[in-house]
Amino acid sequence: MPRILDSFRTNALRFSPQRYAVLQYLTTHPSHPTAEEVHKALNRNNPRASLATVYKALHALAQAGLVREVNLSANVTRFECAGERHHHFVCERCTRIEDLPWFDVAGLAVKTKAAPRTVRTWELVLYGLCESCQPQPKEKLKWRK
Amino acid sequence: MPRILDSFRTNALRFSPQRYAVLQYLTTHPSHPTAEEVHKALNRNNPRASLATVYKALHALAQAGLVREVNLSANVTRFECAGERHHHFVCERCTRIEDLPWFDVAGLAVKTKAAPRTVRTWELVLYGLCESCQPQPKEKLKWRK
DNA sequence: GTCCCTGCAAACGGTTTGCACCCGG
DNA sequence: CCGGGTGCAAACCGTTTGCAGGGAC
Repeated sequence: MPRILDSFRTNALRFSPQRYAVLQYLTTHPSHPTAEEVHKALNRNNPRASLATVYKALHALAQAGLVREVNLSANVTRFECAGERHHHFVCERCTRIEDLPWFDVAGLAVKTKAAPRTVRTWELVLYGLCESCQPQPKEKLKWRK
Repeated sequence: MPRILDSFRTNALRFSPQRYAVLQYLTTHPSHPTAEEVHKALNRNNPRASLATVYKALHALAQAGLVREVNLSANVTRFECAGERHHHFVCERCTRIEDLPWFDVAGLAVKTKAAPRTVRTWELVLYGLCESCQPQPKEKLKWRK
């Protein structure tokens, strides 16, 4: 994936196999994993990386703007690739976190309501049931596509 | 404050001086304090409450629906009285957290964009500069009210 | 030689828990 | 006597840090 290698070059971030592996894992797993999860996943294959190194890599990548921290539930930080801005959807049943397209929330008269404060950015998190956790319509139509 | 006493009665929550003090502190300090802050504040006056008790009280109050946890920054949980729903504004300079009126964000075509998920609720957090952290217009008009 | 990345283990800090004590009913 | 709130201290757990070792340049 030359794309990933490029991001090291263009972001003044030293390359290392561990950092590469962490970034690659995040790009291929858009599931907002925790540092622990990244650590476990990396140690199944190569290269290995200690938990401390995973943390350091994640912070270095975040510093370089390649990775974003996601703090939804207290007590644990999750990570994602810093692609386009988006919102998050949290399924209250399976706890999965999904990305939603970016809405211009603050354009919606919100800025005026927030006055006299100055709004620079915002975060919107929706809570509900994801597609596969929808309550099933009893029986009928079950086989209808 | 009979109002607060009432909430114990109507929420199937046992009264205790410590719980009362915690709840009272939250009602009179809408600054989203941490457990630590509540603890320190209580131990200046009476009744005292150990940190463990403050945590237990906060959780009991949250369970009863009288208090809400606010998780904005990772690594620390803040608490507020569970009054009307509202959004939060975080000042990026003084880190103050302010309440904003509730917007029907998800009514605005957002629900359709989130489909096929079902949206139950949402949280909107705005980031920027609060009123007293606004950049001052250089010199002029400084004394104009 | 210099820079800095890695890995280990210890430290850290917010939060939770186990347990003895105690108070009200 | 019982239920359960309190306080202390220890445990917990995600995260950070100090430090020795080592690889790239």
